[in-house]
Amino acid sequence: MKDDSIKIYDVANKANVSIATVSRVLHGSDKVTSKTREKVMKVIDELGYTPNVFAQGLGLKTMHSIGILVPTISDTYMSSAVAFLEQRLAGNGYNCILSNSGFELTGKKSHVELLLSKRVDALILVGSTYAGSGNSDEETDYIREAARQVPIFIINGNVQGEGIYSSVCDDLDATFEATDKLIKSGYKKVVFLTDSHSYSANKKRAGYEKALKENGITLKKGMELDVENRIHKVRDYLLSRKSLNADAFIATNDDIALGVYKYAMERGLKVPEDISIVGYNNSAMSIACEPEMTSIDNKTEKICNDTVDRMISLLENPELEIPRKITVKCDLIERGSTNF
Amino acid sequence: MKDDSIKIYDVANKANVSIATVSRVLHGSDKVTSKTREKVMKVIDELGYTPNVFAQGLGLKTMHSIGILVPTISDTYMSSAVAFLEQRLAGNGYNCILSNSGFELTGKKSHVELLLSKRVDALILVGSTYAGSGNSDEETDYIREAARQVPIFIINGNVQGEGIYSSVCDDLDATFEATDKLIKSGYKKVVFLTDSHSYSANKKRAGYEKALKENGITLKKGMELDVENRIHKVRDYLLSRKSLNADAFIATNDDIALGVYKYAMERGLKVPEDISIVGYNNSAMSIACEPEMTSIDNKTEKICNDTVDRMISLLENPELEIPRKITVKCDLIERGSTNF
DNA sequence: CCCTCTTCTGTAAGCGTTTACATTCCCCTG
DNA sequence: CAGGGGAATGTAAACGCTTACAGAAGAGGG
Repeated sequence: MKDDSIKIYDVANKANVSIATVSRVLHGSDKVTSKTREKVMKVIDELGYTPNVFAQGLGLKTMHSIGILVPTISDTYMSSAVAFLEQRLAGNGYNCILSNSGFELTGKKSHVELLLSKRVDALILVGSTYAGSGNSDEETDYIREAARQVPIFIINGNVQGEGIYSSVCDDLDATFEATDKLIKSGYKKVVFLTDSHSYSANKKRAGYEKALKENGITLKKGMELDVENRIHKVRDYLLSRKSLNADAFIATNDDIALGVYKYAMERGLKVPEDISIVGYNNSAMSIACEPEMTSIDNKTEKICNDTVDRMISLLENPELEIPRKITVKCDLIERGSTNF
Repeated sequence: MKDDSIKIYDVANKANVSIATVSRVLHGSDKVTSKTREKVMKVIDELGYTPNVFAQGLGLKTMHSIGILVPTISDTYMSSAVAFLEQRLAGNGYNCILSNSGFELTGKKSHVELLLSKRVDALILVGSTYAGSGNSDEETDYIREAARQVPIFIINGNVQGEGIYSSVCDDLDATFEATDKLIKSGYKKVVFLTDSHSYSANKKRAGYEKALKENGITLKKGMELDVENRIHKVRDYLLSRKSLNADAFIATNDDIALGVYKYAMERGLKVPEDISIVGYNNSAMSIACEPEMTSIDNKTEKICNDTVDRMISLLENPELEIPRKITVKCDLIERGSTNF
């Protein structure tokens, strides 16, 4: 709004050097006498000079900003991921342009385009990538397309391609272990609940099915249920099912799992005596209920930090080879909702 | 990364017009024949031209971006606010630079500076403003200082000054009503729980005290408690207090209120038979517990939308007078945790 | 003390737009 | 059909920085 109007010229003048020298000082170039450097620094300080990012952007072709795309920030998992990402990025001098794309493909596409038009240095896509789950080539395509412009980092999603990097947690393993543990503890009917067919959700499902198989249980109808991600919707849906004599539930997020609590309450079932419940994400939700919920910690912080670190290395040194994909192991956090 | 290298020149050449004309088309100037406009549009489309925002920024002195500062995005209230803000802003062609400042003043200051250096068009500060609560002139100062550069919009905070606008909900009223209702329903000892001395928190406290006063109750020690905003911390703190024979609690957010549930559970108190609980924010947390929580809906969506709308009017027309402060009424959402 | 080599500093040409101002083009009017 | 006026278009100067390249200043050797 108000123009500070202190430009590099003013600094140069007052310090009796050329603007080139000021610029060099600003960028920590080593071809400046320490004496000149100090002189310039002092003037910069006195004048309160801040370089104009637009002009810098024109010259450097970057503004050191990263686009973060989430389907919805008001989801506890997404918002914590964004928090971790932002923090790490800020620590490295990058700022975040946030975009709430929604779950629709068209929305995502247009938001990606918008971010690219802002000339971000890289894009981070958090969750909800259907691509790679085999049923949306269109999603794969637009991501690949975008990756021709800037490197893309996907968190808990998976798209292969030039310039595309991903960080995932080992959902399959985690779900396998949890399911296996339930079965081995004597549970007869473990039901799997999900609200999406995203890459992560599919891996979780695979882990669940693997556990059934290895324990000689055949998957029957009604053991894998598609629900809506709203506590009460889940409850109502479960209540509506006639013969749901499940004794354990494993859900792809904590909100869904909370729906099971509500269902249990309604049916008069005790947790964990009558039914056990395992949630996912180990979010704040998991300790809101009573008994507190056993949940799978998918290591959001670690994944986010690793992602940012790899990204920074790549940006600072494009020649560098960085791992295309990293996988982090989840933790099963045992609380009162299970009776292992 | 990869340079598209399609610039306005290319468009101009191919369309046989000057770059000025292309620029005019781009900005919807009316001084262009519709024929020329179409011709240019067509070429822009064919070439897939996207203007370089840095160059545009240099010329226009804006990149149409808004800085959003939150103390922590991983709080349900903050993240939902950011979601609403982002959505509304994106709908108006602005993008958001997000900054997680933490609660410390120094952090906030440096983040604000960073955002300003990015030449944002305006700043939105969400919650956690201690300024105006009388105990931090330093905070008032740096906000006023920043407001000399760009307009600042504060959500649920209050700082007066040139270029500073705020949107708040009527916390005092809401807390007054809830407390009053509890007292009138026969509760003898209503305890107020807070984790901060922010502007909002202070208003809530004032509403609580007003209700006590109007009902002829004198505020005694132990009726207003400062707690840490972590479910288990709240529980432990309450458990540690010897003679806390409260029969109702009113908390400044839902997480704190959940701590009361945990405390009740531990003490064997039934909700709402033995104690009533009122939360704040009407967040997802409020329906996670059992019985579900009565909570005060502070109208985040409305406040955010109003804020963005006022901001846009101001930015598009700086002469325009927009209200300095708007106040929105809260709703008391009654659920099972109270026995009014 | 002069010359060479190295290191530091300055000059000026971009970077890709916007936009004030100049110019051209049309369409009327007389 | 000349001339005037207004609308459409073009020209070129910003915008504020980075950086290749040129030039100056020191250091060191003969």
